[in-house]
Amino acid sequence: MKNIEELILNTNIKLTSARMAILEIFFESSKPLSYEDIKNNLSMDKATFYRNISKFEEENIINSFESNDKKRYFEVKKNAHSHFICSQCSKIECIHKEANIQLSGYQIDNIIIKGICKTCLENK
Amino acid sequence: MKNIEELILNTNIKLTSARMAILEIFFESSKPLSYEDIKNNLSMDKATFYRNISKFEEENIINSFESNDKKRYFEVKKNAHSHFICSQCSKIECIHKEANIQLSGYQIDNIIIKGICKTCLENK
DNA sequence: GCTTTAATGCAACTTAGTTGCATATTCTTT
DNA sequence: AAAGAATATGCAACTAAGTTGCATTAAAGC
Repeated sequence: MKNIEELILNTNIKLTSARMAILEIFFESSKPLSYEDIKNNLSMDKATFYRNISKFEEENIINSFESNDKKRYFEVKKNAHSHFICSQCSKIECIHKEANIQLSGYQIDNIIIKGICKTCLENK
Repeated sequence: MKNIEELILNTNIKLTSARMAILEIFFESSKPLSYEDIKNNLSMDKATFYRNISKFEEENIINSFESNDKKRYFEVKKNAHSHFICSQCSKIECIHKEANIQLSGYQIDNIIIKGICKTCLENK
């Protein structure tokens, strides 16, 4: 996957196979993933994973947020969109509707909506 | 503070001094607080605090969300509003502007906007 | 006031994420 | 292409917010 290589080369961090592996997984995923979600697909140590995630965030390649299962979820910054987190089942859904929030002077990277999802509401 | 007592009596949990103490603090605060923030003002054990917070959430008295300092922040559900979390300085700001997000079939309890705050952007 | 039921304190535990350090890999310079 | 500087990696030990089990205490119903 050529774009990933270029993505890293555009920054001042080194191109390593660990970084390629992490970004490939996130590029192919349609939803945010935690370390737990993908650790079996990774051959690196978790320290390497988390250190690289930090680098990616500094370089603005990746977004992260904490869910209510006490884990951090990561996502490649491609098409901007919001996230819904269900407080009951902890499922995370990507919301591709335009969110109309303007804060002048602020940079908005991610909008997280907490509440109760359709499925959980229906099963009450 | 009479409202707090009534708030608890409207539920099916018992009225205890620990619960009163927790709710008083959150009622008087204008911003979300973590356990760390208020532990010095509380005489109860942290287990009691967290167990009561869980009850309050079940009873829909309190909202919570996780910030990027790895802590959970709590707030009494009074006037609904959004929160801005700065990824750089981790400061949490209450946003009282109307957020225009509609998700039919979903219950929305809290909107968290992640990004970089005014102050951090100006000091770059 | 007595009984049932739920709440509390304490201490031990859990677990996602972090850190120090020795080694390995990448990138640059000649 | 080899050497050298700079950064990345793996391992193991650590951190800290939050949780759990259990014996004791306090609240609510009768």
